[in-house]
Amino acid sequence: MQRQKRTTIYDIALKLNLAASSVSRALSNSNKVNAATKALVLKTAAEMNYQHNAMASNLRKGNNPTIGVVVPRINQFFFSNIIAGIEEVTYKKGYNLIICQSNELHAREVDCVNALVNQHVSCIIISIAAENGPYEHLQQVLDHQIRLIQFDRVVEELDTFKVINNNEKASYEAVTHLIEQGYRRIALLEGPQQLDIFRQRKEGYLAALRKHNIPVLEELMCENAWTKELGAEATAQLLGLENPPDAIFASTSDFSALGVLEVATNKGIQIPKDLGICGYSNEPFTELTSPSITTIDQYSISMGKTIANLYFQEMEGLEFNVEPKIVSIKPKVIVRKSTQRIADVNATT
Amino acid sequence: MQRQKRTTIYDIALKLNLAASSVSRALSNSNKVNAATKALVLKTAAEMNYQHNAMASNLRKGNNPTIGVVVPRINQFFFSNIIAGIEEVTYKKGYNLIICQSNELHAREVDCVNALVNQHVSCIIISIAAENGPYEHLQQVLDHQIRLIQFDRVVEELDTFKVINNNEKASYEAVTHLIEQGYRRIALLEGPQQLDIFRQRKEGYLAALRKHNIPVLEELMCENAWTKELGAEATAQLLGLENPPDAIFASTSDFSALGVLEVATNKGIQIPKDLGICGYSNEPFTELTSPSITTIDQYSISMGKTIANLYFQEMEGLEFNVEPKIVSIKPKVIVRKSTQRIADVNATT
DNA sequence: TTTTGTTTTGCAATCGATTGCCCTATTTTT
DNA sequence: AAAAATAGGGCAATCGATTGCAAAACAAAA
Repeated sequence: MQRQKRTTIYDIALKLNLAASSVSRALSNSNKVNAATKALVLKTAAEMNYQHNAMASNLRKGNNPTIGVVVPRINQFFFSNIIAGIEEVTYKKGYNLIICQSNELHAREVDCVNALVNQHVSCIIISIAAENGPYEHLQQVLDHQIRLIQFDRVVEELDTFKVINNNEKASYEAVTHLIEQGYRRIALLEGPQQLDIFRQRKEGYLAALRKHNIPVLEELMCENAWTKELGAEATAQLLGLENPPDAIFASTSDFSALGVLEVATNKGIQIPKDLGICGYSNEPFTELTSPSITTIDQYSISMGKTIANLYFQEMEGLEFNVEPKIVSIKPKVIVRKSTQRIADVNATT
Repeated sequence: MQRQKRTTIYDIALKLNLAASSVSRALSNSNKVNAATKALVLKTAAEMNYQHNAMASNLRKGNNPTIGVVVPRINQFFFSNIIAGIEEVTYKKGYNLIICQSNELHAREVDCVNALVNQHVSCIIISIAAENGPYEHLQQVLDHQIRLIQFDRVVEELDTFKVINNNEKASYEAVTHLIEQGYRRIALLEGPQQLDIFRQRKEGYLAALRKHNIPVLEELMCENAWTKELGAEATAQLLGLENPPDAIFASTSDFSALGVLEVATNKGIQIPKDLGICGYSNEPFTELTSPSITTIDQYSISMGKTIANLYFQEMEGLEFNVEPKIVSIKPKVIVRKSTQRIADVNATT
């Protein structure tokens, strides 16, 4: 197969003895061309295997109907659901989606964002990496007239559209649930505190304890226990305390809750009788463990749709200086066996 | 904030009293500009908040360092892992990644592919939708000088690069394992037979039975049982047979195996004693169920990397007429509790 | 038939970066 | 010192589609 050039509108114009402009108009279904001509152009274009060149078109029109998404990890259930939700909306609007992953690294996040800015995408949707760093790259996005929507993990100081979970409230409700089930020494597994979502979850935890007059104990709060392994380590430590906790709230993730479950099970501890466990995210596996794990659902797919709709409804084609909206979604506590020691007819299994 | 225009190389040229071409060369680090000039341009560009315009550049250069990926579902573990693997490689090469999902619909797949062709991407990586349909759209890709790599679910007749799992072999080994564990009436849950991967898995199943002189029984093969619900239905039916199976190989997915597990457990059937269960894909949850489910790992992340490397090593910049390679990856049977009724020291738990 | 109005089509500039070719200094070689 | 080579930089065309404006063709109105 020879390296033949692609058919352009000029080729079509030449063949039909027309001007390229007319071909362009015919193809874009403008009402400034004769119906017969239009039909002829369309037919010829098909015959000549013509394909519209989006690069040229976007360049000329000065806009690129593409949305860039930057997430820490593409293959994390929460994020891949978010992406799926976004895609569903953008597809209908004829937008493309460019996906990048930061791998939780700040430098890489900066790279990704810059690449997207170079592409002149219309909007960048981002959930920031765990690794700390300045956020000039995000300010740059705005300076370049590109829309920016932050979700889940956001830089609060930056005045942009945001779609977040009400982490504090969800956390508060989860801990309240634990208290209602009679747990009193509730430990907290924390995530990296530079991320606001983890600070908020801690706030909710503290608020719930205070509300119920339960003392806050430093020894029951473990920093940086956000993977399965770290969760397991922290659990081993907690359970070794002179006065161990009777419940563990793995506010970081279900994976860390899984670590808790494994260590506790291995130690022969009865769950939920002697130890309550609550995770965060409603990963699919949480309903399959034994016992199933109480967790918090973040409505990730619908959150993705919300994010995309935010762009199309509030930003696309509109003025740049509108007041950024902040959409807060209230996650839901999914009660399962790992925290149910009081019979409850309303509970989910 | 006003709708100010973006800085271009002409703006920089004007300011520095240079020609645009020199600015371009300076920015692309050409050795045809003086080092001092180069430094000056770089400095000024930064000051003026200049950002390279990829659309213009790609148009002129006639290539777009972007790879398009089309998968049935972004948020399926296997696919999101594939994407993560691909991304890891493309990121290093400075390529962008455009992601689309077909949602298993043929029409939508065609749309996605066309959008990618319009974007003049360098390569399209695709795993086709379950819904049947002609594959002219894929032929088109080739006609437009765009590289095409099919993976996992491929159109065999189409002569392209392919990265596939050796489904037949994996299936054969899984069934052989079941036979070795003493199961004799092994049922098969099949996926849509228009997809070659499911045909191959059936072949492997049949081959293993034949090899061990076990009769192939029509009543033990259930078509189209590839979701959790369909798997559950099929299981209910199978277990209601006068002569029910003593093992079920859910060749379609772990989800369908999960359906099997639930129905069997509810009926009080002992697993693995009275019924062996084997899934396919090694979804994370398979090691968490009770009992844990024997399944087949497809090395999805590394498969993603393999796919991307195939492009960079065998296709990028090279002639278009090289003989397409077919890379076959041998999946691995992960033996877990759901099929272990004979003590085996080597087994994974 | 002339004038006015409406379609339809063509011309040429434009989007922003790249690159082949040419020109002028400057350096190196003989 | 003259000739040759090299470095540094500018001009202008180019990628392919779009679009404002002008021209031509045709239809309708006077």
